[in-house]
Amino acid sequence: MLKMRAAEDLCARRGLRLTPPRKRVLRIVAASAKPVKAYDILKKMGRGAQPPTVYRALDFLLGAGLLHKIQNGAAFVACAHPRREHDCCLLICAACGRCDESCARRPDSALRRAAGDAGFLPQHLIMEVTGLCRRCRKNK
Amino acid sequence: MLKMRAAEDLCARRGLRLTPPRKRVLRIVAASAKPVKAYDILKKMGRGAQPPTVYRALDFLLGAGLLHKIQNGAAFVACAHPRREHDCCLLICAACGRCDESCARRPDSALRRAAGDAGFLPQHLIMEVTGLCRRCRKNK
DNA sequence: ATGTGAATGTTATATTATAACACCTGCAAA
DNA sequence: TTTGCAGGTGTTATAATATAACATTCACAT
Repeated sequence: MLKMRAAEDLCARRGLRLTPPRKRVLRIVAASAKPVKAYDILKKMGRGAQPPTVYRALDFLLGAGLLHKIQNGAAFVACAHPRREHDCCLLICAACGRCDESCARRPDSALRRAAGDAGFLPQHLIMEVTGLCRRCRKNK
Repeated sequence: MLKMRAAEDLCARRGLRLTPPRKRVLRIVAASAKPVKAYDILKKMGRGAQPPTVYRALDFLLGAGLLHKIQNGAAFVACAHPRREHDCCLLICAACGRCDESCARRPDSALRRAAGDAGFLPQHLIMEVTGLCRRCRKNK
């Protein structure tokens, strides 16, 4: 469970501005037992908040490494171990919708843990690496 | 590059029906150098095709293992090596949008290849495992 | 020929995300 | 001081992605 205090410290150390709307969004995500969707956050924001407010805050929090985005269903979970860089494997239960996090320096160990750890029964695996292909590195 | 012939054989062997709309969708995806979005497929379908037609065909083709869905941007690529079961790592270029496929039995080797292989410079890594958590397995 | 289930067509709508522009606020350079 | 500027926010509108619901058709076994 992410502590707001840890998030504040992390932003302060990096010169990132954890502004009021950003903090509100982080609180909402961190307080949820399950991944939260953008429009669920929007509802909980009140005060006639609009989608861009939520999406901007989410972009910031993802960039700061304070959240993870679940691609398979477009929801967000607070990162249990915020760090600048870390590969992360999310274990998403198809039945209850809860989501655990399994981190490791080497991706393969994360995936092996995913398979055997915690009694989790894997059904569908997503691995995507975004980056620059050889051609685009040359053309840079 | 996926051959239509291979897809037809595969469906025949498994008793799956590669019907005309499904075949048209597969053709469109297989013919593209880059991942294709659902509504791009829709445009290329002509004849006043509607979204459900495309999405149903995509669901079928994904289930048959003939396509991959790119979660990060919601697009689709034809699978280069259609098999019943296989973990797959997609290498998506952030610059040109092209997508290569790196398959392996053991996920970790796929990821290691992703990092070093083909001159690809990884920037963002997504790993998601969907399945049943321990609690839900017990409650099954 | 006919019932059945799978697939498709069709209309409408839900869900997720972004574009575009106005305004504000803190802060640094002139 | 004030002037400019960049980052952040508010606001309106709309784009892009996906599904619900129901009618219809088709292949095929009985």
